Amino acid sequence: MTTTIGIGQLARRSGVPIDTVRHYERIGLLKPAARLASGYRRYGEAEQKRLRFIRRGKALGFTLDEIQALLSLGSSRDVARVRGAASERLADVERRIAELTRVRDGLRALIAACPGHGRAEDCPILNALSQESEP
Amino acid sequence: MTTTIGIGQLARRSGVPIDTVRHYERIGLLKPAARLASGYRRYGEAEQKRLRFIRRGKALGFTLDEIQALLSLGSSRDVARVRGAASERLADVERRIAELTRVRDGLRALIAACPGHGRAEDCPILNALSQESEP
DNA sequence: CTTGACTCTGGACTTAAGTCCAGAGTTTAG
DNA sequence: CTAAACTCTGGACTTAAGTCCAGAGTCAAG
Repeated sequence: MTTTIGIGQLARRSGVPIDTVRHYERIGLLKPAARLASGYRRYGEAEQKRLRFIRRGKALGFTLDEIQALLSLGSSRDVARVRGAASERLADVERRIAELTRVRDGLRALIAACPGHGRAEDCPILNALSQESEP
Repeated sequence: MTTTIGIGQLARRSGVPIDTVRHYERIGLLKPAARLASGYRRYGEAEQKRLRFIRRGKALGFTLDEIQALLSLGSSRDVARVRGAASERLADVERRIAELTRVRDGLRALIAACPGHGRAEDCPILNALSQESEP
């Protein structure tokens, strides 16, 4: 049988605060945990993975709803739907990368053009801030 | 003299809801607007630009606090500080792009490997969801 | 057994960023 | 002038994602 751990250890191992683990259970992002006779929650490998998955997703800017959607794919029987959902996610990510790349290029150009000293009127960054072009 | 417009027109032109414009004023992201004798707010070119800047920033995932920081650079006298702040922003953006690029590549690989039909056990997307590697 | 660490619950509180509202006054097109 | 459209204020409400708390019970080391 697999070892199970308490909520404190789960929290430490997965990098998610205890309160947040309970919160995720409350909102249904995690299944109700198994309990000891005392009422203490017990967790196995599966929920550790799930929690780490959630943490990674959040770090990437997905909302909990989006993460839940991703996770629920795992229980889908319909492989085509899974693939479609993954494609939508991909399109999202690509759009965000494109936007950020534009910003990055803009910032790079400004920084490169700014002498880093002298009069404010000569600073291209300040000038750009006061009149940007449309996105 | 420049034409000035009311809050409704400002909202339409800058793509920000009226209530949100007032909200921005309440929280200090916009300066208190000029007023007519009636109390109606009046806006000029400058605040239209500012609002559009804010909208763009939000679209890129910056918080209002970050946007305010960016905007306040415009009133900074210290060109070196402006340059430094812009560099920090750039580093941020680059980090986010790198993260998203990893996700994109992962998703692409999964989608490419998924046949889009057949048994769930053969779907690499579902398999990846149940056991991801660490970020 | 005792002590310190851990866990339980339900609910209140927080932050960010709005969004909505009522009731009153203002502007403008016809 | 009248009606429709616009704007004002202050405050209440919303959503997302936690975060904190009190008071009570439980577990583990010595």
